[in-house]
Amino acid sequence: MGEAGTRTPRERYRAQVQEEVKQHAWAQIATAGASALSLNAIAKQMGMSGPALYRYFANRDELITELVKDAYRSLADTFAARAEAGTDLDGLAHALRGWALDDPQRYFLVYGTPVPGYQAPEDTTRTAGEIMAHLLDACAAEEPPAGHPSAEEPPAASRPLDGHLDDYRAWAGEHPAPPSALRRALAFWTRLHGVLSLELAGHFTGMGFDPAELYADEVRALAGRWA
Amino acid sequence: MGEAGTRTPRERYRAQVQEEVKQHAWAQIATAGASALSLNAIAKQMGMSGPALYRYFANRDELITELVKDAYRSLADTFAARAEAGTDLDGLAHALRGWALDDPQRYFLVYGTPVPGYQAPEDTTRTAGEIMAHLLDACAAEEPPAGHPSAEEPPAASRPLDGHLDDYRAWAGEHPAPPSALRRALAFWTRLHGVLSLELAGHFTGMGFDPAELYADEVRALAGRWA
DNA sequence: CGTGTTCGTTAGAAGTTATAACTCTTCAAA
DNA sequence: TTTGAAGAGTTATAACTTCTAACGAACACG
Repeated sequence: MGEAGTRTPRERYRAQVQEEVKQHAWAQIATAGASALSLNAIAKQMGMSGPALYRYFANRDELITELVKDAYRSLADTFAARAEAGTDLDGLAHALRGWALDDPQRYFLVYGTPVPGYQAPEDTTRTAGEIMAHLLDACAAEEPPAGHPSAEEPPAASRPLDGHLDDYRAWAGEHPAPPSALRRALAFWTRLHGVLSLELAGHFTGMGFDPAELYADEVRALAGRWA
Repeated sequence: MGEAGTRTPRERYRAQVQEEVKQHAWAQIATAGASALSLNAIAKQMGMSGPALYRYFANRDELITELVKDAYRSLADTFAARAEAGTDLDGLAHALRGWALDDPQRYFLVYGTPVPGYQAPEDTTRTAGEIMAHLLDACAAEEPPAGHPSAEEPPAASRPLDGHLDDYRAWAGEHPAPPSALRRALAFWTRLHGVLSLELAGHFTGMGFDPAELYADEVRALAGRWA
């Protein structure tokens, strides 16, 4: 095998410790949120004293940034794996919800409340492009039934956004998809995020309906087919 | 006027100080996020020393909770004011976006990343019901054009969620609205939140389209009319 | 005009991030 | 194999934070 892994035993050990730190960090975030993440507590859990962790992460923000990057990568990988088994919007939607429910705080680390000053590293924007590319692939492959009376796609001339999307196709790295696919991908993203984030934040609790059904409804509407 | 205001001068002063504290808190949150809110810094800004603020708020969480309650109330009032001028979904959507853009961090305090342990106070759930009631009013009043070919409402029999909504109408305090209105209100909420939260979080930056257009498109789709 | 509630203070405990300086291990090259 | 440099982990410390406790001073009210 190509030695893509770590070379020297030092780097090997270093990567291993970093991974363990991140593991504990995820556990903390899952139970108390990202704002409550404590380097000191992690160090104590690992049996070493506070400042030792600064050998591995420059500061708290760098650790969190690394977690954000991992979260993005995790979603991209999930989409990639699902795309292997055929590019369908349904599958992508299902994969997205599964990924989100698997660790809500990980979802919020990507799509949740932003810190005003914080600028996402170049790395994540590239991964975000990957994610969007999978989505665009699926949208381009699955053209909705055109003449269906209950299809939700409006007549082409009446969508003001399409012109914009056509002009600025910098979108997702010059992905070769028609404007309609861009529009649908955007709707997929925003609508499913809308349902998902409200569900994960607990805004549906006590309302007496199944969020999964609402999610499925939105997926059906996006696919242009109603049951 | 009914003396709904504070009675004694002590209570008057107390309320005034509390209001000033919240003012500074909002300023801090707007520039650095809620997690960076510092009671000490607020006290210093107000010219008094740290622990003085504990006369007015039991702890940091209580201050934040108060801000959350105020944010909910602010949105409910915004909706109420807009409803005075006629109950239309378009107006409500516009009011929502204006309210959100006016102070993004206030929006995220309501609809952003939740703290795992945190339980919203009874007060906010009631205000949330108020907000939903305005939405339901508008949805019930504005029945979409039925036979329109590009209407997005699917045939009644094929919407699995409606049954649920009909069973559990605990939703929004027994609001007298038909299931279709409930369904539309839910879509209004989730879809506009989807676009809005992604916009406010900066996920559209660099994509080269106008979020306002995307938002308007979603509003049009919800109203069942395409330009 | 007392008198008691309330406000603001300082002191301090316990926690956090982060830096500096020092020791000890470990690795690698001569 | 020996030796020396790089890296890991340690303590000490500074500068924060939230929050409690005890004290003094101001103020409203009977």
